[in-house]
Amino acid sequence: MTDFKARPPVGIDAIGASTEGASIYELIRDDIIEGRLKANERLVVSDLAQRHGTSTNPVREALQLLRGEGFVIFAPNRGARVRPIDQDFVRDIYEIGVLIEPALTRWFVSMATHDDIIELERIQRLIEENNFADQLRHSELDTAFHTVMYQRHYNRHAAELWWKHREVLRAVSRRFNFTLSRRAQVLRDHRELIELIKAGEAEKAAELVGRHVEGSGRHILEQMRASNAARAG
Amino acid sequence: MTDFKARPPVGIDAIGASTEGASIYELIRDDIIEGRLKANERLVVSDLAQRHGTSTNPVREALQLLRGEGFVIFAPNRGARVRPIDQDFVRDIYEIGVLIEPALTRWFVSMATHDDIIELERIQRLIEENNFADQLRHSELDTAFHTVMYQRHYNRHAAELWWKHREVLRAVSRRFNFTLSRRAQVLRDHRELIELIKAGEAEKAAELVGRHVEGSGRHILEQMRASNAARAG
DNA sequence: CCGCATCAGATCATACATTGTTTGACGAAA
DNA sequence: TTTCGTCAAACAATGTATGATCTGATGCGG
Repeated sequence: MTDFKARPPVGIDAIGASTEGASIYELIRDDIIEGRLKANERLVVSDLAQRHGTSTNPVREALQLLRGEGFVIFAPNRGARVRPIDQDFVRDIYEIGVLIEPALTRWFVSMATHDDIIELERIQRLIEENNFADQLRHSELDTAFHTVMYQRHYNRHAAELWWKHREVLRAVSRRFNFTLSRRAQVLRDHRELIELIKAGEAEKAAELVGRHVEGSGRHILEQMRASNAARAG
Repeated sequence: MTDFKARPPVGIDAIGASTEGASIYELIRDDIIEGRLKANERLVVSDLAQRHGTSTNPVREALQLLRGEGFVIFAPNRGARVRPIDQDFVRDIYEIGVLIEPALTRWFVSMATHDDIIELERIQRLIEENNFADQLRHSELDTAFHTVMYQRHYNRHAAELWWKHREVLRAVSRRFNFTLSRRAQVLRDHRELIELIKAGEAEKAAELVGRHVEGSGRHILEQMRASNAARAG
């Protein structure tokens, strides 16, 4: 069986170099996305260097890279801080997804091959088998599902943007559980989506994906809100 | 009179630090966007350091930042290259604009104040006075026009994305002249847009902006094509 | 065509200089 | 006593310099 790793799918590589094991960049980035580094936390170069057993030089470069990607904020002469991945951030991201993914979908429907359908159905079967038992696995399968649809899109920029956003949302949602209603909705959406793709209904598929992404975003936001309320209360 | 500088408008600052004169980052970035550094050209760290009279460290950091922003591509152990700002790149960018700007506009229409209208009309007057005589000035005014609409949007991420793309398109289009028909269209669009905003017609305004951006993108692409054909022919 | 020496340049490690920020002690004023 | 401004020391960002290592590219002889 294919493994669904959490890495840029073929043809999607925003940076231009990934390869090697765990670069400083990836380590810091994951720490941010996963929440191990807290919002607005100061990123002191020498500390990071020591913690990861490197010199300061690679750390400084990694931070600049993260700055360019928007995960880190710099203040002149005051160094870097973790960009808060808060509700606003998540909302911003998923709203952009609502705008972009339907367009990606529309194109995919017009280009989908028989093999694509087979693949989507295969993944969907795995999703249903797993049935959210292993949430991490669900997340990977779900990502794989959408990747099949977007990875060949001619607009590389849009596809990369989608992937970047996807990674953030995935990491955030990993902290939460799917509600029962959301589970049902996800399965329904996917099944309906496959049918629409088969039927070549590009416009309807696009609309459905828009609603799907919207629902997914709202779901995560609700969870964040609930979690924050619980912490505060 | 206010000056319309080509810098992030209030509240739009993708990076987190701008300030000082011309950082290495800005110099290299402009060289790329303006085409002084050619597509796929190798960016040798030591050369750049020497050319700009710095050590290698700041250069490497600038390159990483540019990598994060997508202007530079890294190959492991082979260093950096200029990401080609070619027709595909421009198309990708403006297509995303077609998706995002209408959404930004829709919100603006629902939030526009009387002062906003005044400001838009003032800028539009300046645009018409200038009437494309000074293209650079037109570009700045046009950017200012749209900035008024987008700068207060709650989705900072989307606004930053717009600004980043805008800068690229501006730089590319600076190489070309507006065709007469495009000039007329731009003026028409702006005038109609102001009317729609006044009337609170969010949906129609959004559609118009979509067409406006689409037209602008196509216009640039046509110019690039023509220019390439001329060079090849 | 293949294998190998050679070379340019990336990447990383140190060490250090300079400069701006932060902090907390100290003392004057209210 | 409390409040506030000043100031120095600690801290850390930023830039410079230099050397070690390793990779990929190039050109040559087999």
